[in-house]
Amino acid sequence: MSELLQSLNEEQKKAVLHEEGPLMIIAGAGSGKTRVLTYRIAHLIAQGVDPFSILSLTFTNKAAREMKGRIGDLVGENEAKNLWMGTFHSIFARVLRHEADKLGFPSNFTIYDTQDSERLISSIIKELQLSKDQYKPKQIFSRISSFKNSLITVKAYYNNYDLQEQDKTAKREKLGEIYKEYVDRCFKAGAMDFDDLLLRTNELLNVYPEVLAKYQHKFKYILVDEYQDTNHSQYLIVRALADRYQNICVVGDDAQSIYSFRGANINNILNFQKDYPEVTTYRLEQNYRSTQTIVNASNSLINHNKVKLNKNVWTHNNAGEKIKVKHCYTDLEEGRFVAASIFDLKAEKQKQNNDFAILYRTNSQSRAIEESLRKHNIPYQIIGGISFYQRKEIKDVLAYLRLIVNPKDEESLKRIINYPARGIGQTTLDKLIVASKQYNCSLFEVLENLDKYPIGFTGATITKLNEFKILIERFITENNTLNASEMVEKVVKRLGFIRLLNKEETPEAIDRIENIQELINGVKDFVEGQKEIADATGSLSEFLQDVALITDLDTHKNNQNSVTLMTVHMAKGLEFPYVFIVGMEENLFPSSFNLYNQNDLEEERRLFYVALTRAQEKVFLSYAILRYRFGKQIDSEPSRFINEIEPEFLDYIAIPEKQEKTWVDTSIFDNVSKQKKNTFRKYEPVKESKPKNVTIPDLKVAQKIRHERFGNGVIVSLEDKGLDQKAVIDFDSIGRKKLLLRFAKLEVINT
DNA sequence: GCAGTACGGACCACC
DNA sequence: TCCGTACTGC
Repeated sequence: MSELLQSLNEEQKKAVLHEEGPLMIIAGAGSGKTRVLTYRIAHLIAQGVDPFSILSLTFTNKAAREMKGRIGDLVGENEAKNLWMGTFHSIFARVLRHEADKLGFPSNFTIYDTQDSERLISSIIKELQLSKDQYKPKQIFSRISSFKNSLITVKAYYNNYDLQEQDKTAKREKLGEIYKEYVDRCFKAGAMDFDDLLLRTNELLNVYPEVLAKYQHKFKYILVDEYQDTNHSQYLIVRALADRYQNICVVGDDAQSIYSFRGANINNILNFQKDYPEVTTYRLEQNYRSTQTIVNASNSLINHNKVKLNKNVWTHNNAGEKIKVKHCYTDLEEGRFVAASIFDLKAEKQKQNNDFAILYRTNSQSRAIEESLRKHNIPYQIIGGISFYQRKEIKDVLAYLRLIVNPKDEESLKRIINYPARGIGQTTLDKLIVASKQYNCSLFEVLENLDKYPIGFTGATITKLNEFKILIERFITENNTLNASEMVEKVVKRLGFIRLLNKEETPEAIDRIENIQELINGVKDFVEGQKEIADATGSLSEFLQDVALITDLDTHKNNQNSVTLMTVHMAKGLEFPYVFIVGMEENLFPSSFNLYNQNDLEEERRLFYVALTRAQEKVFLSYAILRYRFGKQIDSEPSRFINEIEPEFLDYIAIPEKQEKTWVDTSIFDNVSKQKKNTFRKYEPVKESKPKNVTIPDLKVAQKIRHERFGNGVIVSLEDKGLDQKAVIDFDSIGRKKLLLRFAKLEVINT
């Protein structure tokens, strides 16, 4: 240990050695906070603290696994494995399974993912005979989610005049009813959504003082990483648990707070000193990760934010190269730029594929990049987007498994009662739902009591329903003696999923078969892994508990020799020698959703700060002035964030003369069309930069116009002449926007 | 009452 | 591009 301590700087050392009482570590990007947390926990154990009494909340399960491994190396694996270390959601899911009976839930409750939740809400809206245009399921769910994250229960909602007024004004006056029905239905289904894992933990700790006391006593030391991204619900859990011993250590960086959309409250870190007046604060300001250029450039960017703690990140590292800025005409050209740059750097500097990361604001941007990487034969892996466990074919199999473990699970039952098709349609399902309400039981219980309940099904329907019921019951019996792996194989075989997909004979179906095969292998590995855990059995129930909270990032192996593509959000906490940040355009990064108030814009800026500070050696920024979105061309301008970096750190790559250049190098199409058809996104090539036969309408200021996508608007001003003519237009729908007239198909409205 | 197909709208980020 | 919904034919 003492050797290790010598490798730390003074502040880091103090943070590691701090003993009792609240501790806040403000850790700048790349300042070695993971090392500090690791050593601190190892040090506690070395001092004789029981690992069972240390609760460490990390941002991803992968981070927990890696940190556990490191601590195991330092103090022995047998000690480290007893640590309570993981994400908020996985740790408190575990606590809730223990205490579920107190809340009236089965201990193997199902965890609904976002899709399950939205489907349930959608069906509730339909049952209440509300219009789904007025009550958009996604919006309703996100409002309910934000209520839960602020501990606003249904009861609290009905006691809150303001909230109800808000919903009345927004023409959502039945929101309370939907909320109530949603909570009831989840309860009846023995299911919790992601937010419930935190909300129900709060309920447990508030309603049962003896349970609170038990866990307060158990967790003598609490550590929370990425504290700036905790929401109110998480904050209250931590505060309650730490109340007895006050040995709470939080680590965070206000400049990297990027999760306000899921309720994260930056004030949790800004106000920590108020919550714990006795707090000791250490600042880790020396950056060990990046070049001076990158550190200073990101500092110059984040200085544009008003809300921040006082902090000065600096580094002893080399000056390094300037940040490259690349102007592209199209998103495809941007893809080619990235791929070609990686190709060249690999050759010139002997870099490996996994030295590179390509970061973007939205998942849909990956496609254009992927095409170019394939063309250059550069292996890559995408993290995020539609994760493995959200694929349709996987969710179908999982739905069977979930229903076997928890037959009350409504969403799973609805998903598979007619998949594979067995003649049970929507009408039958609707009747089942009505019956389950009438007899106050789960859907599956209705199936079990068809002979008792007069629902009015035809004989044929009853036969089909009974067959389905018997199928599931048989699986349930078999699950008593078989492990997860054996059960998955049985389900896939008996339902004939593979055979069914084989019949389709499409490339997509082959992908799906491979995915199901991968699931079967994954479960096998899981069962093997469980053998090493003391009281684990490798049961289906254990597997499902695990799987619900696994993310793409958790399964990501960075030793694979491939370029990593992911969103900036996903990249938090990671580092790469070379980082490409693509799509640096207004309305994309910063996102068009977050332009209208200071807080949102500052969060976008912090997000860009996170992106920049992932890089160790060099950053490339790029933007495309013409991009395909929603299958349409959108023209855009460079992001304001580029100009917010001090110019001395930037190196603009010369813009080729666009008159000389064709917009789209058509050779790429020849190549791409040889690739798999389904990966080729349709693109109408714009052959010349100045297309002939383009008619630009004769416009005047104050003229009313109509745009295909943005709807009606009024011309505010006009710029330039001829083919480059641009117009600033106030749109009724989205506000002010500048458009290049040769692309914007405007229709003049006569008044 | 069910199954297959055509079509229009969605997409910002995640546990 | 993908997904959910509406429509249509059996």
